[in-house]
Parts: sequence; structure tokens; C-alpha cells
Amino acid sequence: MSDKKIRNMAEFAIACGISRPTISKYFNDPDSIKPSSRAKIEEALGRYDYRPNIYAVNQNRQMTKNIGIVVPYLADPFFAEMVRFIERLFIDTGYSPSLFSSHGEQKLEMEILDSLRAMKPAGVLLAPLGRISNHKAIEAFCSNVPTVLFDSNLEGIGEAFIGSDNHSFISQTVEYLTRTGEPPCFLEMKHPANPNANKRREAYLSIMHDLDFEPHVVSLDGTGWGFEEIGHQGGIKLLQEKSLPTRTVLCSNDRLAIGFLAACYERGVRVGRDESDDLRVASLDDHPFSRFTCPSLTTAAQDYMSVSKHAVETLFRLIECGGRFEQREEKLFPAKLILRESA
Amino acid sequence: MSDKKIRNMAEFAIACGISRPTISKYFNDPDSIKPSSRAKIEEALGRYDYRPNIYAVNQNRQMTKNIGIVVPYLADPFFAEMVRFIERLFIDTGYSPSLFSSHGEQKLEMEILDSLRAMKPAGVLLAPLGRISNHKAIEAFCSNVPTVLFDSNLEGIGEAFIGSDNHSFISQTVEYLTRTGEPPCFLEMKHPANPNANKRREAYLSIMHDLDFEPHVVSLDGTGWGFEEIGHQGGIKLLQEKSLPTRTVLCSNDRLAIGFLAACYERGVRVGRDESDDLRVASLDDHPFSRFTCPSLTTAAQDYMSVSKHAVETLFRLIECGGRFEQREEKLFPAKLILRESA
DNA sequence: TAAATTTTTTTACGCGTGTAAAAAAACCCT
DNA sequence: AGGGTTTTTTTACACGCGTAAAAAAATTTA
Repeated sequence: MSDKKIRNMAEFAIACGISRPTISKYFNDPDSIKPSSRAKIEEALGRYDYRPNIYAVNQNRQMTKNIGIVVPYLADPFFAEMVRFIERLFIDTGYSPSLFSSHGEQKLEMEILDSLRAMKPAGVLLAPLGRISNHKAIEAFCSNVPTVLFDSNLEGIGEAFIGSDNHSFISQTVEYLTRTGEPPCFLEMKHPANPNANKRREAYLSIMHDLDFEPHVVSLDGTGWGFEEIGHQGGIKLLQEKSLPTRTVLCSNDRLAIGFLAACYERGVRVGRDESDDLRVASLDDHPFSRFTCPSLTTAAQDYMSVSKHAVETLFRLIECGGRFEQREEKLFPAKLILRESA
Repeated sequence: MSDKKIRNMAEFAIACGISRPTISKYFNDPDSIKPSSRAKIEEALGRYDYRPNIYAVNQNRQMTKNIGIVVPYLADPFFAEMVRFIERLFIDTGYSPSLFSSHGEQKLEMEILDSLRAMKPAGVLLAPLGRISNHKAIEAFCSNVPTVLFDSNLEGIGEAFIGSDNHSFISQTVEYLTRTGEPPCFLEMKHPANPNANKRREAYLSIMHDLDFEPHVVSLDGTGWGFEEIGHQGGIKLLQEKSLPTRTVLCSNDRLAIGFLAACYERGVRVGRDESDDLRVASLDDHPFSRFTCPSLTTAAQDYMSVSKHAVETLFRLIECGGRFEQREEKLFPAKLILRESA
């Protein structure tokens, strides 16, 4: 490594013995120049640690190589896990992902979209807050920046949506619980942040109706992203009042179930599929921690990898199309039942 | 909102009826210009939605307003929670934080440092991977970019370190467990990713020695960032073999404890501080989920807020000093004991 | 070997903003 | 009102790279 500092592309070009425009071509596409020139450049790259100034590069590009990834709440391991896959996929294809979390706040989500606009990204993968999102602002954003929504659908907004097939999640768990015991009641939050929750309730009601069972929806008070706490406090109350309508509970998501299981434990309610147990509890999402609840949680798995892959692939297609699909795409991934000890 | 599109600062200057350099001054410091000019600009800002091109802005600045935040593993809610505080603090002071996760991989950590170098940040807050970090590379990075380490200390690297006082964590929990029962054994991973784990073991040994108790360190096999799984599998094995040296267990961190508690539950081992219970389990970190374990986890709390604040404040000081402190700073925050049901 | 083709070089301008220096204008105080 | 001070305007260049056009060189093909 030579200690002579390279300040810009012109200096690096001299160090290579090659003209600057060719160097520029190389950095935009290494295969677009003659192999012998390319070899010279790569040899020089070993001697000096030159990298093009990203700000100067992006200033002249109509479109950068930046990708925005926005999630509603990064402290939720579900999203953290998702992001892990997505980031890797973008990096491997030469893009620079920038990660943002709305931390459950509408204002922050708006600020993030503002910053994103300023960085002229090639595309954005957005998991919106949902109910509390500023729908109009997001719609305006999507019309300026190629955007694919994921996890949480805002009807008609963005060029595509990739998410999970909530109906499949519910039907598989309800079917299993019913077959091996009794039809479940449905435990949810009264004011869910995320539209999936509403879809799941609707799916529950429709499936119970189709099976000719009486549905029981139990809605817990509480707002925000502290789902475990809501499940916990609600669970304590339900168990104290003995007001659960059935001995089988399907929770709207794993985080709620984690709180609910904690409440069961505290109240001495035995959860499991054994005859001697008091309650069966199942849930949805296959949250990274659901293997470590007590008892371990029977749940319906999101296929993190497939969803991530498809979201990334869709965004690439969208970018190649110039940011518009003929028709809004919607792809829902079905669930896979994960049998554990809780039901 | 006028529909005339403003393309650059010159056009916006005309729209304001003010010269371009003054506009430039305004965006760099709104208070540096005459109030009447400022009012004109802000009025125009309401009519047009102009924002300076960040790439053009940063191209000429020796130092940007960007801040890098790097954590080793974002799917760990501990870091996700930390990041939440830190991001907010930077945004509120007019900086643009960029968030990166090394996802437990040395290669990724290196790539992140490369990207960071390219974005010429004003400063970086780095929680390194620890043992598997490329120490030399990080040291080189720190000598180019004002960097404050947090959570995980690499001796002598970076201008400052902010973390937790592992000795305080251990002494408080050991003291409590001893006073209310018996001295604990120490459950840890054999090859911890994070240097805190080693500090904690050392603290345990030294404290037990001072108290004249025989120390028992139980090391679990397994590598990587799946701490819960390691605690779970190790726990199953320990309980099967009945090889736990004491009936009181202090886990090296909460995630390990979460796995261990799951193992206890599976094996029918009752955990709690009641006389009828088989085992007492305490841990360290006050992980966001430790309130929802079964039983809820007695632990020593990190003061997320104080650590975050101090880290951010230290980085600002470092930036103002031009990136060098006279002497490397080290600030450790003590723990607060959180009594719950597990011990 | 000459002609045709591809690749590289040369030259030159543009991107949008920071910023320095000098001139002009606005403001403040007596 | 006049002089001094502060602020703004004018003018001009710089930053580092993309890229277009024309010329030159290298390579391939006939």
C-alpha cells in the first residue's frame, strides 16, 4: 500500500496510467472496459485505497444506488430479522441500503420519508406504521419514489405489496386447534397498530362462520407497540375474571401471546396440549423468541426469507420498469404451521 | 403551495428575492442572517418545497452532518432499544444518523466501516462485535473518523468508551442472592462474542473470592448470537445431568437466561424465590423481554437512557475537539437491581 | 496489409452548493 | 445627517465526478 494519498479520480487515473473517463466507466461497470485496462485499475486499487466520492457521484446521477428500508418498529425482533435478510440481498447486488425505523411514531415516519426524498434513492422498501400512518403523505411519496410496501398493506398505495396471507395463517391454526381439541377464541388488541390485525380478525370470523362455530373475539385495551405488556395485563385480567370464553386461545400475534403466556404462568394456569392442562394457546408469526416461551409457542410461521427475497426482487423489477407497474401487484405468502408445546 | 418547481438554490433565491449566498448561510445556520431575511426565506419555504441537494452540500464540506451508528446485532432488542434513544438524540440536534448492523459478522462490520468512511461522517458511535472484530482495522478507522465506542470495549481503541460497569452488575446481584439465599454459580457461554462476558466472569470470580465463597463457573458450548438457544440447550443438558453446582444461578446475560428458563420449564424445574421452588435464577441487562419470562426475570438493569445520552454527548464533545481527546475517556454506568419473580 | 470496428483518450462542460473577497446596501448610534 | 458597523449582494472559483463529442489508438476482420 503506497502512502501517497489519492485525492480524486484524476489523481487515481494518473496512478493507473489510464484516462479519467475510463476509470469512471470502470466504477460504473467493471465489465464495460477492456480486460487489460481493468487489470491495471484493479492492480492500482491494491496499491492505493481510492474510492470515488459518493457525494460527487450521486450529484450527477439521475438515480443513485441507494435503497431505503423503512420499518415501523425496529425493537420488534420480527422486523429486525426481516431487515437482516433484506439488507444482505441489497448489498450483494451492489446497492447501498439505508435503514430507518419509525419507532411507532407518525411524525418520525414522515421525517424519514423526507430524508429519503432528499437522498434520491433508486427505490424504497417500506413497511408503514399502518393505521396511524399519514396515508396521503405516503401516497405522495410513492408517486415520486419507486416504492414497494411490505408487511403492512395500505390499500392502493405504492406499486406493490408483499406480505403474509393472513387467511392462511388463521385457517391453518384454527383447523389444527379444532381438529385436535376445540375451536379457539381469538385474542387481539382493540386498537391494533397494524392492518394485519384487522385482516386476521376478519379471517377468524369468516373461517369460524364457514365451519359453523360460534366465534369469540376477545379484544384487549391498550395502544402502542408494547404488545407483550398489553397481552400480559389483558391476560391477568381475563384470568382473574375467568372471562375467557373457551379453553383454547388463538392470539393475533406472537408478541401478544408472549405477554399472555406470562400472565398464565403468573396466575398458575397451565398451558399445553396435555389433557391435564388448563389452556391451549397458539399464535401467529413465528417470532424469533417464540421457541423460548414457557411453554414453547405453537404458531404459524412467516417465511421471512421468501418474503424478503420477493420484496427485494419486486423492487428491482419496479426500478427497471422506471418506477411504474401496469397494475399494482400484491403477493401474499402462506403460513407454515409450527407445532410446539403450547397447543 | 405553488406548483412551480424549484430546481436549485439559485431559483429558490430568486423566489425569495434574496441572494443565493444568503440562502446558503440560512441553511447552515438560520440565526446567522438578519431576522427580516430569515422571515422572507421561511415564508418562501412555505410556498415552495425546496430543500438543498444533500449531495451537492456534502461534496464541498470537509465534514458532513452525518453520524454513523453501528451495532453488532440489531435483532437483539437490547441494541434496538439503545438505537431508539440514540437516533432520537441525534435527530433533535440536527444531525442525520445512519444505522448499521454488523449482524454478527466480521466481514459485514468491515464493509460498514468502509461505507462509513465514504460518507465522511462528523462522527461515529460504534458498538463493535468484540472478540471477532478486526481490531487493527477498527483502530485504523478510529484514527481517521471521530469515533466513540459503546457497549463493548476494545482496549485503547477509539477516543472514548461508554458502557456498563460489569463489576457493579455482578456485585449487586451476587450480594442480593447471597443475602437472601446462597451464593450463585455463574452461567456463561464458553466462547462469548462480547468482551462484557469476560469482564463479568472476572468480576464474579473476584467478588466471590472477596466474600470467601467458592466460585462455580458453568460454561456452555455454542457460538454466535443465538444466545437463547445456547442457554436453552445448555440448560437442558445441565438439568438432565443434574450437574448444576448450586441451586442459585446467575446468568451472564438476560438472553442466556431466557433460554435457560425455557429449559427449566421444559424439565419441570420450578424457578422462583419461594422455598418450594427448585432453583433461583437471576441475570444481567434488563432485556426488554425479561419482564415476560416465566417466571419474570430478576436482573440488573442497564440504564439505556443514561448510556445513550452520555455516548451522544461524548461524541459531540469529540467532534468539537476536532476528533481527539487528550486522553481516552472511559465511562461506566452502574446497574440497578430489578427484583422480579425468578430470584 | 488495409479496412472496419472497438476501445480509449482528449477536451470540455455541467451538476448544485460552499465560500472567499470586494462592493453595495442597510442598519445603528450619536 | 453623518460616520461607523453589520449584513447582504455581487462576482467568481472550487469541489469531484458524469458524460458527450471528436480524435486517436488499439484491436479485430476481411
